Amino acid sequence: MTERRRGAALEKALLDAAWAELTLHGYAKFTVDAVVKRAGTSPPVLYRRWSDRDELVRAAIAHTMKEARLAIPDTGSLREDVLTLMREINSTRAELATIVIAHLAAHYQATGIRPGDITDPLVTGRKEAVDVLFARAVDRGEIDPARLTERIKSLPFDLLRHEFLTTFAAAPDRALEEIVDEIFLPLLVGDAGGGASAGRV
Amino acid sequence: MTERRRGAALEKALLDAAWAELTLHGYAKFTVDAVVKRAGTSPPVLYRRWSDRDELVRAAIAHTMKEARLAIPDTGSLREDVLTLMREINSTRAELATIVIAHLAAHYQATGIRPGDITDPLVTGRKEAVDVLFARAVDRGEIDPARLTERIKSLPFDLLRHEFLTTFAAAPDRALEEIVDEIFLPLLVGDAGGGASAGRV
DNA sequence: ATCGTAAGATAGAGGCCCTTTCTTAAGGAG
DNA sequence: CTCCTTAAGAAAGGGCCTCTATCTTACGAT
Repeated sequence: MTERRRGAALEKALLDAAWAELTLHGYAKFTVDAVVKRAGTSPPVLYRRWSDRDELVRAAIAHTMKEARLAIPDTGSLREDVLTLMREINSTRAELATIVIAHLAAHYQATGIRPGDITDPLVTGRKEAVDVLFARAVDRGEIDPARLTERIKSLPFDLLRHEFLTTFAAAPDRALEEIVDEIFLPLLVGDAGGGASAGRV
Repeated sequence: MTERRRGAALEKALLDAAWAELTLHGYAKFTVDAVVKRAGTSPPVLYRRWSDRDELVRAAIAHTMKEARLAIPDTGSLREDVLTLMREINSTRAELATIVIAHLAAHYQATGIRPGDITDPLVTGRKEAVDVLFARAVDRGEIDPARLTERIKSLPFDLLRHEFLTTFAAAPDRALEEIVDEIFLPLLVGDAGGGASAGRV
């Protein structure tokens, strides 16, 4: 150990190491010892900060989420706003979703914590900010606010999350477009039976 | 041990014990030793059948799935068929989904197996059989087959699965009705903006 | 009755989680 | 500059869990 790190720098090194181990070997094979070795430190250093393996995992997840905040797009059309946001989410969140669900599902009986309890950061980082997309679309006269139920608002992101949770990977772009053009937009802006071209904004 | 079980009876006792431990304590706290004790046997008996903890988990999942096959409803209307099936799935599959996702997500990096690879048994047991619901609706003239994309066919079950995977529990019946009346049926049979009453078949 | 096989019992090795103890480096105060 | 405090780094070890080896015993078939 050539140089001792202290405080926040050391903590970041530990969390980055933990994340690397989670993504490389998966939740099942994640070991505290591997994190310690990767971070070039010793066990008490880690346990001074997190009481056990699970708390370390949760801290690594939270740390990674914080480092990957999403911007809210403003493209001038609802379709493009939603697709852009979905593409952003798609390119950064599949891995995170896999690890989060692995941890929460394994501990649900003990903790009662569900993905839905943290689902906003899982997908978008800010629910209120997504509402901005819809407000803008209403202002532009693109959609009728009467059609805008909570379930429909969350629909594209629910389906994207479903993709993550059933494939553990980013979805093909074609799938994002199907979700928006075949399901989401027809529900909001047109005769639902029109198909993709009628649904195009 | 007053009476020795042999063969299939012993194997069923082991698998039932494994399932009981998974549902009671969750995937994270599941131990082979607890299964052995619950089944009233010894470790080599278990390891003669399954090479390790993970294989035992998978066998318990498969055993439980086999014991909970779903019937395909035939109510005379698509709405009732889909709702009935969703209610059946809802009442029997949330727990199974939680355990399956816990195992698969934790091992994804090592195995590459995703829920989608076994998603049919997870939800319905038989994809072709669900297609029968839609064929009947087309025969009855309820829906236009041109509207019936693969993604729309799977939509209610995808959204139900999404409920399971974000709550680890059965969904409220209200949610099932919202999925069908607010999203699924408007896409298939009417002007999507009509709301629940217009969507009712 | 005997024989073969699987069930049941038990001890133990290795790995992992977590804790205790000790040494050492680094930062801050005087 | 020195001294003190605190956290980092090192290492040993206990307990639990997974899994294996070994032995005894029960049960079914012949």
